[in-house]
Order: sequence, then structure tokens, then C-alpha cells
Amino acid sequence: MGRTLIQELEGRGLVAQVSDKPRLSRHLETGSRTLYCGFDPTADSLHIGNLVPLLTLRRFQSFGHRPILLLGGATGLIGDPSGRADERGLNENDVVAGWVERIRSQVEGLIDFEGNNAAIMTNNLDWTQALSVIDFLRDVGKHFSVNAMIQRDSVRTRIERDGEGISFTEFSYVLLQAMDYAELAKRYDCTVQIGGSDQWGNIVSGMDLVRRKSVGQASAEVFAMTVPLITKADGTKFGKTASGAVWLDEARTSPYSFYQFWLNTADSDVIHFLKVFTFVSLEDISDLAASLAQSSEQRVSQRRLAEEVTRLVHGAGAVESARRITDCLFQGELTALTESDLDQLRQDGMGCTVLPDSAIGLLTAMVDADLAPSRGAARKLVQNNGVRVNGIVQIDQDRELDWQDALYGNYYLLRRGKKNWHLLVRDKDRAELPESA
RNA sequence: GGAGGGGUUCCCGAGUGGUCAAAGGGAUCAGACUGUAAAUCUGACGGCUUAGCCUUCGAAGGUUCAAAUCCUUCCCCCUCCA
Repeated sequence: MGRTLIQELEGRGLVAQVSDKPRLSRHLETGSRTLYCGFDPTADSLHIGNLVPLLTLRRFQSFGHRPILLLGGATGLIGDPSGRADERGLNENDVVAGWVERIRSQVEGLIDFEGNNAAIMTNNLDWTQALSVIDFLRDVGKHFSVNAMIQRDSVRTRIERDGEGISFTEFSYVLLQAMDYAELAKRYDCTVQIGGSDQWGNIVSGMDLVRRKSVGQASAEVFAMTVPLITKADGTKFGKTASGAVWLDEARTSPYSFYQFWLNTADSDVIHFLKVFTFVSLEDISDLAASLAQSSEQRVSQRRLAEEVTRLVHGAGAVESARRITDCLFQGELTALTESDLDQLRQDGMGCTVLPDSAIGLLTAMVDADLAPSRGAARKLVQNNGVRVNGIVQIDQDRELDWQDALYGNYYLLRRGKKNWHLLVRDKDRAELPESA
């Protein structure tokens, strides 16, 4: 490939801000560098938004640089005020520590930890845990001007906002993140930090700190770069579905749902997303763009996107099963499904409820399956022809599902709307409902 | 401290005694059209044992046959003056 890394990143629309582009370019072309990106544990899983910087690390890696994945075991205990209108609640130490471990295992598959420029994973709790307040204030605090800090957008909006404030804790967040950069510069000769564009202020602060402390003399040459916030062409928020964020953890977002999320990408976004979320070459992407323009109804690009991203996050096997479910539900006849196919749907992550061997009202089943928030809502869905059982539109609200017409006597495929499915399975060993009345 | 304005169903926002489960918009969901897209159109959008009933308009009381609307107290927010 004839492109430089920066050209490649720009070609993919992955560069939002850079501290000094010409010098960074030269820096990256004249040797193998070390760069880092931090991820704060704010939940037990990362979501697809985090994929952007994460995959960008990997792009650096494929150009011969060494990525450091910094887990924010310490910063996660403090809370980043960037982009937040209100103060965060503090999470317990052991909770955050647990999240760090979950995220650690999640991230392991996405970056290469073997080979010449093997990635490094580290946790900022390592150098903050034992740090004394006095040392912190003298070594780090002294380099920060409060005058400058209160000018930062993330701080100022909080100070100026009536009824909100900012605690000293969150106000201090930037110092911790800046210290990370300095620490990694010292430990690993790290010279580039990347992050989401909302991290620009934090990253620049870190860069300044490194320079002020002039860690490792020569490496006063340090850089900052951010990747853009991903937006959709229609202006709605990226990465959300009806049921919330799209997570990397398969327990939160099943591989099938994950695959579906990408498969449903709008035409106007799919090329952009291919550039950002996959490693498909820019050349191949422009071929896909051509085919999109010609015969968009084929959705070749969407398929490719879904396959690529699902493979990255969940592996080839997950792509197989996601595609299998998709084909069954949207292409073929439901009645063509074999019993083992149905069983496979369960395995592959379709929502599934096991029921006792007795009849259940359709409306109740809809609610139990989480396909409707209430029986009233379920009733209205039926009135609007929005509910199907085994592919057949239901018009009777009082329909009882008594397994007479279940597939193979044991399965009902519930469907709400076009793409919300749930599998009901009969448990022959349980004859009665657990008593509740 | 003084003077005003305000808190309405997920969000914005109308509503000042019955015709109010509460206009309108947004978001969301479903239907039609399609390509499991976008746009558009239609419908739904507190709950239930649904031609009826129950719970909602910052909180608690009160007036009334009847209150989101009137009165009392309390909580919270905003603007201006000091």
C-alpha cells in the first residue's frame, strides 16, 4: 500500500484534530512509535462507539507502531466531566475493578498482543494507587493553572450552568489523565495519544504536562490526535437501538442483534461506516460504493459491513450463526425450519422463553417475551396487524397459544413488526404454571 | 434580603372549574410502500378483566356535585433588583 498512515486515516475520515499534522506525519514515518488510548470503565462492557479509537489503535499497529491500551482503573473511579452536563455518581472500587477485568478480556481479541510490535495493556491504577496526595500536588498539580482549567469547556459549562456545579473530584480529572500520558511517556516512550474528539482537551493537557516535565528529554516531541464522533446522515444518534446502546458484550447485545444492527445501516451511512469500522481496503470500499449506487437494493455493502464488524468482535462462528438466523427469518419459509434449526436459534442468541406445558394467552406471551411493555400495548399491536405467530398475522387478541399448532409441537415463533422476534419453547416436564395466585 | 415568573403524561410545550388521560410538535412503536433502507402517508402512544373502570398534571391537605385548573402549607427551579 502506497499510503502513509495519516493518509490512510484521513482517507477513512478518522482524523478529527491533530496537534501538529506535518510533524506527526514525519514522526510516524521515521520509526516505530508507541501510542496509547485510554478507556474508562463506566460499565461492564464497551459499546460500539468505543470501537472507533480501538480499531484506530489497530490501524496504527498494522503500520508498525506499538499500541498501549490503557484501562482507566483509576480515572474510572473519578469520572470524566467532558461532555457531561451533570456530576456523575461515584462507583465502588470493587465494581470498577470488576468492570476493568471485563473490558480487559473484551479488548484482548481486537488488538494484537503478539509479534514485534505487540500491544501492551496497562491500568492507570498501577501508578496512582500508591501515590500520595502531597506527591501528586507537587509533581502534577504544580504544572496546572487553575486559571486555564476553568476556561475549559467541560468545566466552564458546568460552572456556568445554574443548578449544577462541578465537584473538586471531577475538576481534577484532567490531572489524572495528563499524568497517564506522562507516565506512559516515561515508561514506554509513548509519544502519541489518541481518543474521541471529546477527549481533545484532556489529551492536550497531557501533552503539555509531558513537555513541561520534559520526560525523557528527546521525547519532548509528543502528539495528540482525536477521532471524530460518529454521526448518522439523518442526524439521529449513532449506536442506539430501541433497546439501548449496542454493546460489545454478547450477553448485553447478542451477536445476532449485533449483526442485525449493522445490516440495517442506512445507504447514506454504510460507506462511511465501512471506512471507520472495518479493515476493508479503501479500494474495495470504493468498489462497494459503486455497487451501492447501481443496485442498492442488493445491500451488498450492508452485508459486508455486518460480516466484517461481527467477525471482528464476535468471531467467524458468530457471523455464521447470525447469517443463518437472518436467512431463516427473512428469506425462507418459517415452516422450512427443521427442529434443530429452531434449537439453533436459541443457541445463536434469539430471545427465548421456556414455558410450562399449558396454554398461554397471546398477549401475556408478548409481554413475557418483552415484545410489548404491557398487555394493553400488546393488544393494540394485534389490532394494528403487528403480531405474527409462526409467520401468521394474528387478529384475535384473546388467542390462546396451546401448542396445538406449534412448530414440531414445541416452538412458537413470535414476531412483532418486521424484525423483532422471540422464540417460545414448551417444557414438557412442567405441566403447570408456578403458583402465583 | 426584596420583586416577579414557573414546576403538566419519555422530551418540548398548550391548557386557568366540568366537553381533559389532557392541544400541538418531537421521540418511540405498528401498518402501507420498499430493499429488514431513506423519504412519505396512516394509525397507536398511562394501566386494566377495554363500548367500562382505575391511576396521573412538583408534594400534602382543603373548597366543590365536579379541580391540572380555586384556597392553604411545603419542596424545587428561573429572571430582575440589592
